[in-house]
Amino acid sequence: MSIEASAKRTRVRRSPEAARENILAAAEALLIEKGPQALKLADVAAAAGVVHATVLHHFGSIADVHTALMERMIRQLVAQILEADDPDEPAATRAESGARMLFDAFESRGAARLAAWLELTGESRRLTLVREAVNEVVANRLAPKGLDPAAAEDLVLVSVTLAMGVGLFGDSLAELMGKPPGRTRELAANLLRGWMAAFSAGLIR
Amino acid sequence: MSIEASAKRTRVRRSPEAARENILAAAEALLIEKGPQALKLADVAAAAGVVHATVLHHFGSIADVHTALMERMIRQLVAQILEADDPDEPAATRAESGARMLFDAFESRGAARLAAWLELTGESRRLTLVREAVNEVVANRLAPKGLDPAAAEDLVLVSVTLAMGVGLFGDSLAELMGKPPGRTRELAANLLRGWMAAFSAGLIR
DNA sequence: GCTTCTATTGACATTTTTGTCGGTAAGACC
DNA sequence: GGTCTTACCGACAAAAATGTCAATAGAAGC
Repeated sequence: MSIEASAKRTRVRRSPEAARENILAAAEALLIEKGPQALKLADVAAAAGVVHATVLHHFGSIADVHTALMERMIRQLVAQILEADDPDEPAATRAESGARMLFDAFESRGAARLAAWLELTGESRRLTLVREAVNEVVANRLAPKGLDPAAAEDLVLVSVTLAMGVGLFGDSLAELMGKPPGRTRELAANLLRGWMAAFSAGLIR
Repeated sequence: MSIEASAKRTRVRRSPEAARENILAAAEALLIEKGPQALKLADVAAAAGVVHATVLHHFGSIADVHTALMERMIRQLVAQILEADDPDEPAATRAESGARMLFDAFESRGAARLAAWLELTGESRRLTLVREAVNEVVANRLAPKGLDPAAAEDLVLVSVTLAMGVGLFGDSLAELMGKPPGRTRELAANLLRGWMAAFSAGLIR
């Protein structure tokens, strides 16, 4: 019943890359605000200011939007970690800041929820980008500290797994147990510190 | 085109409790085999040998089936942990077996995937059962070992979070990184051990 | 201005999934 | 055997979600 019911929308014609970027940025905002289950074709399109057929034209399917977004977020995270790395900083502080970024990305930025979604829908197998992302962090950030590459990969594997667990279930679990928000993250950080301390002290392995 | 196309099915009339149990057991098998996204009304009903309207009659909605199943699995896990607890066993072994059950439940039994599903769909808030489940484990299993209740709750919180992370992402992440399956779980167990060792040695906290 | 290319659109088709409703039959109780 | 309760069924309704397709309109090149 709107007066403008039959008004045609004025088109914006973007380059393919700009169009994809526009859509992915909108999808990321949607992910952070409402979670991955809100990444429906119609919703993503509306947030990006286009029609859902346009999204399909650029990505082929909604699943491809999901994986493209996940890859984009992985690249952002890796870039952020490498960029923020200050060789002058003491090793302990550098480890702390790396862990903080990891937790932030998976917790507040929604990466853990998107990853869980991909895992549940079986789309995670296509994320071959993960391997090179890990290699990049290991080679540029952990190996220079004199860490054995294999041990560094293990450290990344547990850290990421833990950070995803915290990002996904941390606050809900804490709330269900009557603990303050952020408590799980606190304990998880402590867990990693304790492990590294025990490792250095030769208590394990 | 089937010859028996219009054959009426012979009804089995169960008690309400038996009917619910039948449906939940079928749903659990489905969960383990295909994951939570396969827990659709029609699929659960088919697996249980009833019509989907029957499922709705007993649970009201498909979301209620999900939470009922999650609660059932939580109860099973708690019962299993308390039951298998042997006071004669050395403390270290008891901790190991508790951790093993936790990892098994969340990994192979599908609890982590269901929990993630509930988390993503916003249904996890209704799992008030969690609190009493934790209390039960703390009171009957951890406190008797002379552990401070608050510390015991913290231990449960991190352990469960970590186990969920492993159960959900462990194998996929390991595979994406070219590690053998089970590697993530191995590292996670080591992480917990190291933490406790560091704690005992006074290296942290 | 004219042509070409294709990003974008609107309308339609289809599938999947959840939920409603009136009627039917199994089994308990008398 | 008769009655009553309600677990169960079949058919239908409706919404949500993905995807197809022909037509349109920016923008660049000539």
